[in-house]
Amino acid sequence: MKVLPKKFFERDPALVAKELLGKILVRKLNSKILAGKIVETEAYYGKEDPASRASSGRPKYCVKLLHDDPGKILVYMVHGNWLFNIIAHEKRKVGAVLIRALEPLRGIEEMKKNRKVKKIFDLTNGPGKLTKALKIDKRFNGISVTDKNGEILIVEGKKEKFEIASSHRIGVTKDLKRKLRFYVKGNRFVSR
DNA sequence: AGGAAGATCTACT
DNA sequence: GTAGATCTTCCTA
Repeated sequence: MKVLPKKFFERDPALVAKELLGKILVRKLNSKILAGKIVETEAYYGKEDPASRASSGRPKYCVKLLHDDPGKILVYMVHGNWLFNIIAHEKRKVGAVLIRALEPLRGIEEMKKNRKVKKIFDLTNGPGKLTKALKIDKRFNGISVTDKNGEILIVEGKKEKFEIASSHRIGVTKDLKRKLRFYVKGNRFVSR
């Protein structure tokens, strides 16, 4: 299992979001390992992006972390759900990638317990759901996913072919014109 | 104190 | 499929 290097995240958020599809998100929980394939992401920019947490009226730690080093985790609460982001941007720019959906691979029973649902398709097919399934919350703010010994990291997935589709972002009141949501076409774990 | 926020659950047309 | 209540911080007044 190869952990993604920090360099991976030092690029344009939209590019990182796209390439994150098919990668594996690993969550170490005590001795157990929960893992899922990333099947849906969204890119967010700095204050020029009205939906970004860098725009005014957002929690200040969000603003701070968005300017921070790529590869760090940003978690923040909205509508009673924790949303899991990874900082990603070119040098001296601002941005992040939101992980919207996973396809569960390991520790599925554990995820079911955390989510209290039976259907596997309801486990991680939404940003608020996957954080519950993986027990991710505010504590992880500022921790880097490129740290091998960390509790959360991202590794290379299998080499497989899949089609990437894009659309406008979901739930955003003021979106940009660009399509910044990316997902694996035909995958059942993609939300909606 | 008030309100808004990258959502989710439930209960229906 | 859509509609509404409810969700938990954090910002601004």
